[in-house]
Parts: sequence; structure tokens; C-alpha cells
Amino acid sequence: MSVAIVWFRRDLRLTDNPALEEARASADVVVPVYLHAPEEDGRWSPGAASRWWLHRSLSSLAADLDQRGSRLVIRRGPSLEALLQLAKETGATSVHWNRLYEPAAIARDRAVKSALVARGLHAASQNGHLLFEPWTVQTRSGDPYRVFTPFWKTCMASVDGIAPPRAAPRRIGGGEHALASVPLEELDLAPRIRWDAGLAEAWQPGEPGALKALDTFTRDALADYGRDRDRPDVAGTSRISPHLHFGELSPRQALAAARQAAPGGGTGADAFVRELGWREFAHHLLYHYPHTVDTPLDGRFERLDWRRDTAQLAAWQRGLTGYPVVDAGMRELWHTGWMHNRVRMVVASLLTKNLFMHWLEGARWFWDTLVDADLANNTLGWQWTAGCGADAAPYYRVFNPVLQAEKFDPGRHYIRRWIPELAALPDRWVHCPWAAPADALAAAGVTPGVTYPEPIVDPRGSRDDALRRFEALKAGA
DNA sequence: TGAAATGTTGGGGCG
DNA sequence: ACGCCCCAACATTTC
Repeated sequence: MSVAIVWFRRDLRLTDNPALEEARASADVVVPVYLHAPEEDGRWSPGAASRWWLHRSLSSLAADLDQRGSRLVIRRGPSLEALLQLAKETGATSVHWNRLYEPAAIARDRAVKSALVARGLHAASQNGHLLFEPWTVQTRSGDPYRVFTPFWKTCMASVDGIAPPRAAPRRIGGGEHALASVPLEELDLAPRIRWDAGLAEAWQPGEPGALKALDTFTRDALADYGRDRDRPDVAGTSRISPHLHFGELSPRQALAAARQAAPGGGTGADAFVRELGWREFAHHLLYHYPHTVDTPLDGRFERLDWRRDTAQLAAWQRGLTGYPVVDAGMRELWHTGWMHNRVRMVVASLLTKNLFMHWLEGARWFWDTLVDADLANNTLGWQWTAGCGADAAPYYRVFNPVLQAEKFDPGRHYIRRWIPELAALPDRWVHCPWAAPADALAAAGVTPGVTYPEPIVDPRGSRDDALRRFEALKAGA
């Protein structure tokens, strides 16, 4: 009886899982394993919200495997030692996994693969995480793309070659083993202090929840995605980002769902597929420019003297900046582990371009609080906003929180939901309470500086200030 | 996947 | 009927 190990990492699904399929095809018995080795992620080991999600997703995967006659083995790292030990215990002759693209994961996997091979084991990695692997997309001159549109155009030229997702196996078997497994609870992923009620209410981690989210989205929101995706007050987005991050869903499944719902394309489906493209682009950049996790791609930005102000940073983190749309976003993040992407850009712009604080401060906070925290997407997003990344927003692109709020939360529903202390203000002042006359504030029960903060910075002045600071970069180019 | 300043155009009020 | 002014709406430029 031949035995194959499937090493689950961030591909916590049974559908469209190439490593699982390959293992099943090549051996009589498949042993699924998850290895807990956060130290192997280096400085970007999962934050609190990610760990919360992982706990639940692993629990879900274990249940799904049980249903199919299999049984998940959980072990602690180091990964290589754990795999060798497991191979010894099971007599496995091969190890299969799906590739990751973070620098630390690439280095670890490379070392693991060569060590396994050196000990006579077969080690095989697959693509289960991307539509286009980073080294397959390049400019005419053979360089990586640094601008999204031409990158995506090149990708789309071969999009028809992407294989349709494969169905999950009905039965996997092999679960009768008596292999030791660390109880999930012992991994200490779930919070000890119960701050996670809001997360639990908002999300269903695991493959069934992922499929449900994708299905709900394609049914209810895909057609209007082009129009509604920028609206934080509307359920206009897919909310599949954490599912994609943990691989409870493959991008191929998302692509296929969009095409199935709108065979001819359609603006909603096209806009959605384009967003999948940004995810691809983020991974492309991270693969080719791994130093960007903590260093600006545009080297001139290393000279910038970002401000440090722990009180202001704390106000930003807690949703107490005095800008309703910013505070609404930061509170949505804290409460649900997620923030609408339009609002992410607004809060990031305020931090980096009005408060002029280092984008890494924001990246770290997002990393700890987002359930979809993803090194590729987070790095691209923050460098884009700060203006120091590939295809970045130019330094003079500063979001005006009031205008953005007017445009994308016209009904004030988003603000009223997350900033209840402003809910009674008339529409006119909800996005800019500092401009409201005293009697309107009093009537709404708002006392500036007491029930709701005064703005932490003056947007006009700080914008001009930031532009001056950035100007020095241009001069030194 | 900006905002603000500046420029242009065209309709309507009015003498 | 005409020119003038105002200004909203839109386009372009600049940061």
C-alpha cells in the first residue's frame, strides 16, 4: 500500500485542490497534515484575527475530511522534521503541497523540498493559489510588470487556458490510522479574551462558508458589482478575501463562478475578474520584489522622514480621528476583522498623507486585525496608497475624507451604523460634524471633543504640508 | 482606485 | 433681437 502525505497550508479546501488530487492519484492512502510553525513565517507570522480564522478553518477542514473517511493530522513544526517523522510513521513515499509566494514560505519550502528529496522522498508542489504564477507573466523584454493594466492585459490574453476547477472528491478514506495529532485547541490560535464575538457574527470560516459566500455574491451582487463595489453602505462586494487567503476557495473557482453567472462577461463580472487580477498582481510583485514587505519599491521613499506620534496612531487605530468615514472604517475593522476596500484606501491615505506616518505602521495594524490579512495584498495596498509602490498613487493623490464619504456613502448609512454617536445629526453634517452649527450639534446630542473627537488634523493644511514633504523627493530624483 | 484650481461652454435672465 | 453677465456644468491642468 503506497502512502502519500498532503501538506495543507493555506489551501484549506477539498475542492479544486491540485496537491490533494495528485496525492490521491499517485497513492493508495492519503494522509492529510497541517503543520503549525508560525516562526517559519518570519516577521510576518499571522496576526490575531488571522489566527482566529485559522482555528475555525482548520476545525472545518477536519470535519470535512472526517465526512470523507479521512482524518486530519495536526503537528507542530519545524515543518521539515515533522514531515520526515510523519513519513517514517506512515511509510509515505511522497509529500504534496500547493505553492505559496511569500518570501519566507518560498525559502522554507525550497529547503524542505531539497531535504525531502535528499532522503529519497518524492516532493511535489502545485499551483492552487493563483490564476497565473508570477514567473509565467513578463513584459516583452522579459521583466516583471510594474503597472497593473499591461500586466492584466497580458494575463487575460491566456485566461481561456485556465483549467476549470475540479470537484471535491466524494471519499478520501485512510482515516483509520492511529497517528498522533495535536488537539487544535493546543495551538493557541483562538483568543483567550473573548473579543471575537463580532468576527463570529460576520464570518463563517472554512470551505462550506467560502462556497456559500461565493454563491451568495454571484447570485445577489455580481451583476451590479461595477456600480456597487465602491459602496461601503451596500452589500456590494464579494467578501471572499479571507476565504481566498486561506485557500478555502481557489481563484479558479471565483473566476468560474463569475463566468458562469455572466457568460458573455457583463460589466459586473468583468469588474470582479479585474479585482481577482489585482490579487494576482500583488502576488506577482511580492514574488519578484520580495523586499517590498518592509521596504519601498521606489527607493527614493527610504529618505522620507515619516512622523512618529503614538497618540495620533492610537487615535487612528481606535477610530477616534474625528473624521467619520475614517473612524467608521477603523471600527468596522476592529469589530468584524474586515473593512471595505474603498474605506481602506481612505483610512490609509489619512495615515500616510495627512498624518504623514509610515505606511508600515498601517500595514502592521491591518496585519493584526484583518481576517483577510495577506502579505501580498497588504503590501501592495499600503505601498500603493503611500505612493512608494509599483503603479502607485502619485504622492499628490490625497483622499479627501469628506468628499469620499459624500460620494460613496450618500445615504449616511455606513457612518450611522459605525458611529452611533453621530447618528442623530442631519445628513448635511454627518460627514463633517466639525462644520455643524452649535444648535444642530446640541439637538443631536453631540459635544465635540467629548462625545466625538475634533478632527485630529486639518485636511487642507496637512495635505499641503505632505505635498511639500513629498516635493523634496521629486527634487532629489 | 484624487482633489482643487483653472479654463471653457452654453443656457437663461435681463436691460 | 441682441449683447452682456452670471453661473452651473463640464473639461483640463496642476499639485
